[in-house]
Amino acid sequence: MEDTSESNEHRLIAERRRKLQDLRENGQAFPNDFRRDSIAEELHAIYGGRSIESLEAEPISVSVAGRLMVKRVMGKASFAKLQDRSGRIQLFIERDAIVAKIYQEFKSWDVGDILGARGVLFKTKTGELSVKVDEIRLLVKSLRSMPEKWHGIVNTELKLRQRYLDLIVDEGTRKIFQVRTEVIRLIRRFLDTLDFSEVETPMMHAIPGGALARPFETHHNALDMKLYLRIAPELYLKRLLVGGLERVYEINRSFRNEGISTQHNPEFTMLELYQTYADYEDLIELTQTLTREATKAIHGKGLLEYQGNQFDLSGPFNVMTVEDSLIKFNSDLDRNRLRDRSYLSEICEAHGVQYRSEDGAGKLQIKIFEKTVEHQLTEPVFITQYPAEVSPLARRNDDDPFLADRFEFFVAGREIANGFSELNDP
RNA sequence: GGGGGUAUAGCUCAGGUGGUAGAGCAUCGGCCUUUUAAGCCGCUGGUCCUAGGUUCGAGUCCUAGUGCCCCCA
Repeated sequence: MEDTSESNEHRLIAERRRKLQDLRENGQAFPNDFRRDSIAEELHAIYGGRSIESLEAEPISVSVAGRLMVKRVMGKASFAKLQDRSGRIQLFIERDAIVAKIYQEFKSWDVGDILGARGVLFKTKTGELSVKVDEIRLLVKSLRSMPEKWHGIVNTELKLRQRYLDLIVDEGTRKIFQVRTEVIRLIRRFLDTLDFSEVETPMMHAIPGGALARPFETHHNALDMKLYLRIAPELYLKRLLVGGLERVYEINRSFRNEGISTQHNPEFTMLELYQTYADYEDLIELTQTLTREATKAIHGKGLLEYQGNQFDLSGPFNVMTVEDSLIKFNSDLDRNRLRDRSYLSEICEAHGVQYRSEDGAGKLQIKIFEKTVEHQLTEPVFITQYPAEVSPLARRNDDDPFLADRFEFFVAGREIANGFSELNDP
């Protein structure tokens, strides 16, 4: 992928290396003494509303820095746009307002380079807040050309493998990172108020447990011992409850050595939390509150837009049992035979669902649920009362031993959360 | 695992019926003092994914392989 050998190096990169060589010969090619005092979004927020006249009457000097994303040279004057972590700010560079030699050099700089500039705020005739530059410097030379400005990165694989590039050119991707940060911050704050302790538990396990998945293997040399990357933090978190912490959570990676796709990463982050003197209904309440508060804090309202659809996450959300949901989305099913294994196996056949001879009624129920119900659960909903057969660590329902006291939370046809009352009888 | 699609300039893409490869962006040279995918003129730039095959002749047709995308189990 990386092709840096001199003979094969493309002429575009060679051209930029030549420019870099010039920089080296004429002084410091990678200065680190430039300091800025403003970022783009701040400037737009504070001064975006000012009139052309008021900016003229009271000149505001600023220094900004960022990656050069747009460059339009028009003879004796040019426009450029710098992108920093907050957004973009336009520069207006007049040849006769800066050192003539610098203007010549500016014309050779490339989109992708990182610049620093000082000047005075003004507005263009179209009303765009810009910096009229009186000093500008090249801080970092970019050697590779940026992705096409109009289309960005189209190839999904490149997009995901070269995140740093996608972050440069796709504002949506940048936004996702920012929202992720904010969500995690909010989760921590929320759980803090409930007096949970955030902990970190071992990631290398002698026996991988807490879930059903194939683990990654590794080896500890000093102990000469095979270890596994954890597939879930569950077992260690529970031990902390035994130790008396009572309320703990962990936000961290787990590793599963299975299929890989844009939806399934072999290493993924999840939140697990454990609370004593509570059951799955308390967890439903907690999940609901957390979802509502996080959505409100980030979007300023309970509504969330995702893939073109609006979701109301202000709650309270519907609660439905697995069996009720099966009936709701399969009007032809006979409620009285939902635990009849031979009946369920016929339904599986009818829907082309594969099953094994050792699968019991509970397992078949869930297979039918996954095939016919799950993708239709677009509105937020808690599905409860899972068959005990598919809920190995969950406590059985006191009144109905076929069921476990467990729930899963669905939005947009996808499972968002899974929780249950723990087995507490060893 | 099964089915479908796709692979052409650095990037994004065109290339009826087979006849020596094109555009936009970027690069390079020139012009341009309010641009918004800036504009105008000019020049560069290609192992048409790989390997076979059919043909006088293959980017195009056939076979196999590989990468990627989508759908299904």
